[in-house]
Amino acid sequence: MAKVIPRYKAIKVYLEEGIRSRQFLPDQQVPTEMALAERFEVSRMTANKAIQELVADGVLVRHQGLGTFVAEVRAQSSLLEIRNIADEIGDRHHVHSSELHRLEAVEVDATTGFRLGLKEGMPAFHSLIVHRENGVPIQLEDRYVNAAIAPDYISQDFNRQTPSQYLSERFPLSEVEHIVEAIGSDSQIQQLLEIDASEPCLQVNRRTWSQGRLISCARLIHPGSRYRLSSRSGG
Amino acid sequence: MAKVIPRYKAIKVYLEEGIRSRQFLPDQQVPTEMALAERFEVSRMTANKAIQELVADGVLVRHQGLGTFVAEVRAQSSLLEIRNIADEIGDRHHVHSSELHRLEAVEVDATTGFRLGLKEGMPAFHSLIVHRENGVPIQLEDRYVNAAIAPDYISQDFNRQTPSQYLSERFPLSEVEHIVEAIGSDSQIQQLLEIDASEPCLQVNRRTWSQGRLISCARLIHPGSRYRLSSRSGG
DNA sequence: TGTATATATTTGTATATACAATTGATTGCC
DNA sequence: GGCAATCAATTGTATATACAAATATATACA
Repeated sequence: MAKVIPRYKAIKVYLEEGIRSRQFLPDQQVPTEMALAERFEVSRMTANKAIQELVADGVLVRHQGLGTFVAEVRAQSSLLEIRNIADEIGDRHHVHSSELHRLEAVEVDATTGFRLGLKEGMPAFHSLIVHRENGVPIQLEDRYVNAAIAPDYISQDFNRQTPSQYLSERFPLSEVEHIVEAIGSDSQIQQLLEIDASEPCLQVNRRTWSQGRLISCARLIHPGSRYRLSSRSGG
Repeated sequence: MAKVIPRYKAIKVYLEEGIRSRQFLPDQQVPTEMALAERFEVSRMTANKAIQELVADGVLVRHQGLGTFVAEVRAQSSLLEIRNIADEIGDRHHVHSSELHRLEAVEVDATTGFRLGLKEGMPAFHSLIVHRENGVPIQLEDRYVNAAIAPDYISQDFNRQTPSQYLSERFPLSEVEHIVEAIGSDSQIQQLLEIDASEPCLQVNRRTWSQGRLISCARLIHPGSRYRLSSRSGG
C-alpha cells in the first residue's frame, strides 16, 4: 500500500528537513533549481514547483538573478485566530443562546463616528446583545452598524441569527481589524455579564469592511475568568 | 513606462475580481483550466499557475475530476500576531530596556511542572524580567525553562539579550502555543509593573517547542492601559 | 433493479524547451 | 582608478505535450 509520493514533494521534504535540522540556516542560499533538478533527476520545472510552494508558505524567499534563500525566522511569533462566538461555542458542542437588550437607530457621537468612519450625527444602528455558553454569559456584543449600507439591520430578528452571521452573509468580508485589550468593567457590563466589579474583562474591538466600505464596529467584552483566546501553531 | 503584467496574473485578477464582485459565489465552480486557457489564449499550464496561486492563498479549492471552486468564506475570523516584545518596541522606533529581577535554578512545583511537561521536583530555570518601552514598564516576563535542554540558560546575561532572543537562536522554533486572557494583579505584579490594584492586565501564556521538545513556558503580563494586541488583515 | 464497465471531464504530475529579466562579476577602455 | 559594456548565473514567464488519477455520468449486462 506504499503510496508513491510526487517527485516535487520529495524535494519539498528535502528542503524542509534541511531547514528544520539547521543544515540550511536563515538567509542562507539553498540549492538552485538546476542543482535540485540534477540531484533529484527531475526537470527544472519540477524543482521549481517544489520551491514555489515553499515560497508561498513563507519558508523560502527568492531573488531573481541571485538565488533562493531560507526566509528569516519570524522570531517567536504566532497567530491567534479570533472567531465568531456562536461558531466557537458550537464547535465546543456547547449550547449558544443570546439575549437582545437593545436594537435602535442612533445618531453617532464623535467617538463612535470616528470608529465607524462617519461624521458626528450621521445615522447608525446600535445593538447590544449578551451571548451565553450553556447559559453562562460569555460575551457582551456592543455593535454599531453603518445605517446607509445596511438599512435592513434594524428590522432583523437577532434572536434567530447573530448580527455577525447576518452581516457576513450580506456583506462578504474583505477586511477585519481586531484590537484586544484588558479592561475593567462598569456597572452595566457587570450586570449584563453577571460578574462583580473586581473581574477584569477581555475586550476585542472588531471592525469589518466589505468591498472597501466600513460596515460595522463591535466591542466584544468577555469576563476574564470565563474566556481566553488560544492558539497552537505548529511548524 | 506601462509595465506588462504576466499573463497568469491577468487570470488571477480576473478570478479575484469575479469573486469579489460576487460573480463567482462561494462553493460555486469557476472556469476550468482549459476554459481559462482558451478565453485568455494561453496554455493550460499558465492558467494552472494562476489557479494554483489562488489555491495557495485559500481563495479557491480544487477537486480532481470535479473542478475548481470558490473557497468557503472564513466567517468573521482573522488572525492576531503575537510577537517578541523587544522587536515590537524596536519596530515602533521606541527604546527597549529591561531589568532582570530574578534568575535562579528551581525544582518545579506540580503546576509549573505540568506546564513544562516535567515531573514535580525536576530542575528548571526561572527568570523574572520587566521590559520597558521608553522607560515605562510594559511587560512582566515570568519564564520557566527546561534545565535539561538548555543548561546554559542560567549563565546568560539577560541584560544584553532577552531570553526570547537567546532561546530562539539556540532552539529553532517549531511550535508555539499562546493563551491570552484578562487577569487581575497581585502586589508583586503591581510593584514591578508600577500599576495600581484596580488595573486589569493582559496575560499571554506562551509555550514554545523546538523539534518536538517543550523548551520553555512564559507568562507575559501587560498593564491593560498600556498594551493591546492588534491586527488588520485584508482579504 | 442493481451492478459492473466504459467514457468524458477535469485536475495532478512531469518533461523539455525557450526566451526574458535581474543581479553580480568580469572585462576592456579611457 | 573609474566607468561602461559584456557575460554568466539564476529566477521568471510561457508553451506544448503526455500520461496518471479522480470523479460523475452513461452504458451494458445479469
